[in-house]
Amino acid sequence: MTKPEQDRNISSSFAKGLAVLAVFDAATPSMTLAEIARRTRQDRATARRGALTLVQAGYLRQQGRMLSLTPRVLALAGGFLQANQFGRRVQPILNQHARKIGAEVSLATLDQGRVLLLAQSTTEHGPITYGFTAGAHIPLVHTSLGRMLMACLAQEEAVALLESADIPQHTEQSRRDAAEILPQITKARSQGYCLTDSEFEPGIIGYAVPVSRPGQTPVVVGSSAPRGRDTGRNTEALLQALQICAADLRQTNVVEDL
Amino acid sequence: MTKPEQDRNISSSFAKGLAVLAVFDAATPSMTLAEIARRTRQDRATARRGALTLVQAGYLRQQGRMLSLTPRVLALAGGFLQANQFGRRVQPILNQHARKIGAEVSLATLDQGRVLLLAQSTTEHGPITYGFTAGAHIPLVHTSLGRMLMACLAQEEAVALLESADIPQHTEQSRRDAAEILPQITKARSQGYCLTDSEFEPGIIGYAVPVSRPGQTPVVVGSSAPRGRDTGRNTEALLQALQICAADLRQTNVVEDL
DNA sequence: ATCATAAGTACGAATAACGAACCAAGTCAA
DNA sequence: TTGACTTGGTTCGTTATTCGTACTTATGAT
Repeated sequence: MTKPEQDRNISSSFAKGLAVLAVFDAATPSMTLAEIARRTRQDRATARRGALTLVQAGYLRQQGRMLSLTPRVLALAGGFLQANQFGRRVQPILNQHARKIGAEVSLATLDQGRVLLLAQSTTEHGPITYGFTAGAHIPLVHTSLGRMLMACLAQEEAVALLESADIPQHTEQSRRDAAEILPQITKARSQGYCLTDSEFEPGIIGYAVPVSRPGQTPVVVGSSAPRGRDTGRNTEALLQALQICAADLRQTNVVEDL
Repeated sequence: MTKPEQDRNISSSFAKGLAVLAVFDAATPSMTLAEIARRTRQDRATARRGALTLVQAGYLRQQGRMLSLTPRVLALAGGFLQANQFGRRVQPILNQHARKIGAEVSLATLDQGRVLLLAQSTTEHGPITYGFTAGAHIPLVHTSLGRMLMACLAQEEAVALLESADIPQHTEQSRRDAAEILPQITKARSQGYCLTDSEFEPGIIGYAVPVSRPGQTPVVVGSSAPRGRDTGRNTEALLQALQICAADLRQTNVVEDL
């Protein structure tokens, strides 16, 4: 009577359940029922039904009062990874260049205004930086990957995204003002690469170059390395290597479709 | 009127929606609505609601009449991977041993009666075998990983699983009779490793050893290599290397909890 | 002990999902 | 071409399902 009936094509209970599954991120890998309810802003009873359904479906496990993800969630991602030939085509390229560069190489895209790590080189030696893996979300405004991704958008989209993003302060050097950051994005777009210095981790310089072509959904590849005394020379070489890596990735056509 | 009266704690629409998301696997990375409905055995209208909800939530994308997964599904798995420190602790171990062995190393567990690849070494050189990645399902009865996993179960569970599994014929050498396969599983359990020869890919020998301790949820690590003329000697070395790899993985305690 | 928080149960009301029936637009074979 | 078939989309009455309040039962900390 009162309610403008919402889209009959959308299953609201399903959407709520998905929200339950999505709250399990790296920061909170296991939660209690009440915590889920709070974070999804659902009624406790509703969250409970969603969680129990996920348990029954095998995506969550319940030990005591804690709920946590099961390996089965990997199967959901597996379809995407295999369909896009990540194992066969993307990963080798990332590894190859990571080895040449001597640092980890990451492939990332935008996902609901956050940086989503699509793949990451796995070097046997070399510094293991942060324990990021495919599927991880990383900061948007203070990483070279994030800024380069925003630079892949049209200027007005980038502005909107930047303004809606919150700007934490990871380090002393983290720029806090959007007005300071926006020029960096514009610069990145015009010069075709992005550098950040110590804004996410002190002493670490981030490098990123675009992979996607203009108009496509943004995909970038990047790396990071501690600032050394011959940083100037290295920067050139590193960016060039990343550009080649990006070109190789473009050739695989796996980034064509998002 | 009648008695639907199923568990009030389970949200059936949510479960149906999850089923829609789960049908997207490596074999069928993009499907039409009708196809989804057929494979999930849901009414077309029901499947449509589920799919559209997934589109709105950003997990599916619709191009023309085809629906396919978006990278966002990676975010679901990302929580699991980060929580268990796969990037930091598991992957380096797999890579290190893969390099030593000279072949890919895979970590796998059981998921609803199928073999689920948890992680896989990414070698820069060396043979890139099948394009398997984390989250992929691989055959159960004709791979060393699968048989070793079944060997990790109690005998009666293994028997039940084997009997419920279908037995395709990948190669000429694929054993087709459960009565033939069961002894192989028993043998694997008693000797602590499993070998398969050309039952999945002709000329390829599969090796697997357990990682999980008895009673835990089964986790195994394995590798594969083409049969050469010095296979006999290599088998020894390879199994030993895998055992060490398994021991290293046990020490990380990441497989404790599945 | 008390207080606070979490989890489980129950149930009537409200509604959201179901699926049949139908239409329009492709698609393919004859 | 025609005609049979498939697919996607829409509508709509029925009813099963979900919602959320309220109550009760753990668990745990002070």
